[in-house]
Amino acid sequence: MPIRVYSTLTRQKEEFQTVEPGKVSMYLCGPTVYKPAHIGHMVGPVIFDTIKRYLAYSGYQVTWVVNITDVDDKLIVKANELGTTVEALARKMTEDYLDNLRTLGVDGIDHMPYATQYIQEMQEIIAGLIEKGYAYPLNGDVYFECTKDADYGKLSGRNLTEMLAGTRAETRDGKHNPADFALWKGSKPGEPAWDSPWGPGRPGWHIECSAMARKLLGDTIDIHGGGLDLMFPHHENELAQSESCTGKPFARYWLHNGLLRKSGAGGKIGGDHSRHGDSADMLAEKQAQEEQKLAGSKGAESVKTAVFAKFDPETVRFFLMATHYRSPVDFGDDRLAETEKSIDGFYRLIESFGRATGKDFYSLPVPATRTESDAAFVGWDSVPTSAQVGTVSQPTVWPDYKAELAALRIRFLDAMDDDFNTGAATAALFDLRKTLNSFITDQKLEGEGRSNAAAQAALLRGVMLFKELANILGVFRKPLEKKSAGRADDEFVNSLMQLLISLRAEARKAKQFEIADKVRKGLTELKVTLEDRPEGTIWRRET
RNA sequence: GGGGCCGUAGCCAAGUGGCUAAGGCAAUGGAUUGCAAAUCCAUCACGCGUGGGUUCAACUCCCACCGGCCCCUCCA
Repeated sequence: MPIRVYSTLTRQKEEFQTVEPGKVSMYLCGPTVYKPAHIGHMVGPVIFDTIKRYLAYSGYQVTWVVNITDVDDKLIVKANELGTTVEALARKMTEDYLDNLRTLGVDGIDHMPYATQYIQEMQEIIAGLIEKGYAYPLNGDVYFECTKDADYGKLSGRNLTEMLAGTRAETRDGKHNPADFALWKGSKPGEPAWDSPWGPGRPGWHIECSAMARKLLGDTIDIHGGGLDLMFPHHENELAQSESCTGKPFARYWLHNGLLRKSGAGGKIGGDHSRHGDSADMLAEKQAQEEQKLAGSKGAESVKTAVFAKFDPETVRFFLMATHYRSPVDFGDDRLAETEKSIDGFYRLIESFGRATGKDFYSLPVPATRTESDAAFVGWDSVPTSAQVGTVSQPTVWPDYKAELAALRIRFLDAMDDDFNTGAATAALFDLRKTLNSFITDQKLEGEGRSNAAAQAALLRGVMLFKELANILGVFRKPLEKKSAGRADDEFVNSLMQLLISLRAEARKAKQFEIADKVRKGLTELKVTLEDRPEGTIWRRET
């Protein structure tokens, strides 16, 4: 099954074909680093990290670029306010951003270019656009002339003449028409500035992406991504600049992720809420919100304090994977808490697997590509591969179990092939969990079945498949910190627990259930759960 | 006003022009357990916002309406 992706440009799913066979170039618009990252900033990177993982798994060599905007009006304002330099502020906020990405397991970014390091390349594009008649200098600024670009508006579905008809042509600033946007902005005294043929200044918002994408990935990139809010004007303008400059398609596929909304609060995270057609009231309100935002008391909290302080990053990532990337998503503590509950069983499975085989799930190897994975399946007692499902005769030992594994694997991969449908893919993961649990139970792998080496091997293979698929989504890569069976940060606590458990075991042996239950109830109040298993009692802390 | 999206069980959420409308949370019954926990099995939308239309057939396509959301403003 070929990979299909939904492109904003055509508003439909298309078969994925890259410029260069076997290679994928991917560009994601990164943050303007003027304040600590909030959870909304993490969505794009997590999604595109997963996309990269899947493309790499599918055999592509992927190059992924995420830019850092380190020069911008907001940055200048904020730096002034804090009495620091734009450079220092940008560096600090970039570190915060990267730190959060690491926490969420986003590790596939190949290049993180800073806008200020590509001034030269931006100026080359601007000069080229002026030369070709797509742009004009004006009082130290340079503007892109939208009307010169025949298909301007094609990405966001806008019609330029209608747009212009809708606005009163207030070209008070001398722009040829209101839709024209700045490629280069002349600087005022005290602002960061670079020399240019049009006088000292700094780049406009959109030009950096055109320049960096071109420099690092070429004239035509395969995938261009970003939040839905960037579709217009940012991506529309990027596209217009780049294609006018090179005469080639800028990106083959435009992928836009849905925005996060604050659960129950209405409105997206980190946004303003003013409407169009501002009345005086609304302007006042808008201004008030701006002030609150600057004071740091309004808008989204940083991801660290708002999210990671309460929830494990693994939970956050799974939550993001459980819905479709193009849909808007309500985000809040209640939702995360539910995700926590729903993935609990996976950690039980992982622990159960450890008891059954004595192996550590987290250090199991995973195949790097689908081809390798196919080979692994062929090598293991003839579980059918994707091409063989339904046609190959099943082995005599646990045919149902093995057939289920193979079918679930295909279900997962088919879902990913279909525009990276991680929501449907996670459903396959849940079913896989059930299959594995059943196998452990049926084969009594935590009890007498432990001596059954063949069954153990079969379980191992199934769990490896689980790990392989989870790894594509970037989930279950490490244990939940607050909630692991039979472990505590403190050796002292461990010893106490063992003491309690052995005392209780004696009571149970003597049928003194009142005492035994008293111990368990007391522990429950301390958020500790005991599980009496045939092989012994285990304990777990609840969050 | 212009551009676009969404409305699937108590909640979250995939999906499809025609087979039993994924999965999770919650709930109920059962197996198991000294009792629990965990796990497994079963049940849980005759219907996919409302009303029309197209079609042999629509929840899936079209239209209208209701409700919610996003963008049009250097927000990921």
